[in-house]
Amino acid sequence: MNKIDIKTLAKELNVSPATITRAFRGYSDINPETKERILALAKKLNYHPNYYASNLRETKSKTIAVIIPQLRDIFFSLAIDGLESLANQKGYHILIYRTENQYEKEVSFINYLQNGRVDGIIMSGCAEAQDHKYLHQLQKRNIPVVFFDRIYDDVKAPKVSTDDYESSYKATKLLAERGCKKIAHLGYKNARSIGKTRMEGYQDALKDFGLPVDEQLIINCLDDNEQNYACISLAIKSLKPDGIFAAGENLAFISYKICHELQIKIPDALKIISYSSSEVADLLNPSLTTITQPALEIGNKAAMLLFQILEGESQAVENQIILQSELIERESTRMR
Amino acid sequence: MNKIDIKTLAKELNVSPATITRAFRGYSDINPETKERILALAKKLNYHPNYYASNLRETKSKTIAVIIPQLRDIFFSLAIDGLESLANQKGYHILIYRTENQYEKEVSFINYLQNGRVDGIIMSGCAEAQDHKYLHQLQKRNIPVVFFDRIYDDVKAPKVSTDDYESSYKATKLLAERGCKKIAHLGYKNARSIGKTRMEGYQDALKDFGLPVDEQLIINCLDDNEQNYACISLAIKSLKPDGIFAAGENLAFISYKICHELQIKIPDALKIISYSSSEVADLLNPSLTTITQPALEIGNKAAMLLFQILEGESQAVENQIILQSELIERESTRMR
DNA sequence: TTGTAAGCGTTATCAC
DNA sequence: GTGATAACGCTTACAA
Repeated sequence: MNKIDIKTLAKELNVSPATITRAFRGYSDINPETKERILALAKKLNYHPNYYASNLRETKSKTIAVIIPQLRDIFFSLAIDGLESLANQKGYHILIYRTENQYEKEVSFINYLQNGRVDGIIMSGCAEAQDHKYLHQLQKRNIPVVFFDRIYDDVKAPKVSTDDYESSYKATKLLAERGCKKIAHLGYKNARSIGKTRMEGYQDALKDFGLPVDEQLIINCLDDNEQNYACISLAIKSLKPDGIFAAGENLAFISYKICHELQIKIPDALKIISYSSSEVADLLNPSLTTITQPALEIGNKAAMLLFQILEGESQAVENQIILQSELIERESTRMR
Repeated sequence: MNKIDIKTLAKELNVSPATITRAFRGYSDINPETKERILALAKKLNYHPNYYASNLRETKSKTIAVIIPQLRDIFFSLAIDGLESLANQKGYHILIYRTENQYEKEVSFINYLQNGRVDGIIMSGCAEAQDHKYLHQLQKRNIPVVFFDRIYDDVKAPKVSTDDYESSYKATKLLAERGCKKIAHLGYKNARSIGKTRMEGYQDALKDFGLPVDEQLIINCLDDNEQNYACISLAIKSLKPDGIFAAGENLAFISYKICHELQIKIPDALKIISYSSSEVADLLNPSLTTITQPALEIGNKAAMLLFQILEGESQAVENQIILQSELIERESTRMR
């Protein structure tokens, strides 16, 4: 019940606090028997070295922060799963921060983390278009940052991303090859870096296949399912696209629902392809053609890069890892 | 670049460290002008009070640990989203620990957390059948624990769960009412509390509808999709159930896939109902009848209970919140 | 192999 | 309103 600290434990055993430390940290300059005695009593009394006191001395926290827009997005869940498993192996702990795509939250998290609470940060940004000086402050403090997926081009840091331009190009190309003439793009509004790149791949493919780039067909979506439903529904009704390229699986799921309600046949009347990390793509009616990012691996590699820096291989700062996404064609883009 | 601490800042401004503290903690016994000077220079020099030093003094970390089996399970992602939003409001930070349903990991996380690193713990257990004395140790240290969803009945702590028995009963009843005579149950093997309760609701409903309880029809699943695929597939082929009640959406998704491959028509030849938190249930082919748990709210309530304790309303320890799940009937259980 | 003692950077208590 | 000072509980030189 009463808190027991290193000194009382030391007194109890007639050794010095330093020796207790030696036992707990696995140092070699200690008599094995002493060590055993110490650990035995510690276990019995349920003594554990105080985390905050240790860290204050060591100035290493073995903790990293992960900043992401949303957890409920399966892509991010998977990325964190991948990242956590490596972190856990390495003895690191993970703090989670959710920005909900709000720039102010991102800034405030980063500012907070200047207090030395974490050894490093892994993040997926939500504010490409904004000023990033709050991040430069961090770097001055020697707190390394690694980006994944939603990266900031103007910040010098290791980054893990996927071949967004190429995949988007391929996705749009596939729709064109399957006969679509009026291909809509459902993207996310906030000018995030990946939003831009996905858009470019889409537009370039349109041009290469002699299809006009119609601004109307580019639908800016938000994080609100209801609102997205309304605006995608409106777009489908009024513009009658025969192909949809969605930048996120939720947008595809919503499109499915709308088609079902409007009795628009997929893929006959409308073909759909979407970025997706979810295993259910295969189970939808019809099964959904996807571009699937290696989410687990992205998280894993991001953690790897961060640990490289933390372990002193500082050239890693220059690292840019670009992983391949996979285009998996299913029924939603089949020709009849 | 060079680290700046409270003393150097104090020297710079010709005040004492104590006054700096007063400025940063918003204490009233400080001249507003002095405060302004301090905060201004602090901002300029990018000074932030060291987190570990503060905590060592205060013995409050404003941090909670969340221990869950998996992050990629949408139910847990949602629960954490719900929990994080309240935590964030209250100024708390969240450490995530993933057990992957391994008892040893759960024990080791809990033991680790005895070091005073967090003010409290919110967890969903993975080892109902095992010994829980490691948790009692925690409680001696006055680190409160709140359970959600996968609760341990033998541990005295606040708990948030859903009406698992009733929902399972209702689910099984629905299948019986829709004419199923041979209802299989896909459940999770590790005898978790909710696993047991779901099972009981299933068995009691069978009895009440005059259907035999056949052990063979109770399929024990694991966390491995591949293996589950194999054993569910085998069960469907050999036992030919006409109804399936799945304890988790993954198991339902897998069943869909198997039916598709075996050309078994849902719901004509086989009706399916499943626990699910995913929004895609509605988009499957056919749409999936679900029992949907209020995941966000579960997380939110769990956090609420923990904060009540941390804020001194200790009677909260007795709290047991049971939330209602919703049965949403869709096409996968329709009669033809 | 072990002990002593000086910090780590804060904050609380008490003076002034 | 402000400053000196003693903790908080640990780790690490250095000495023995």
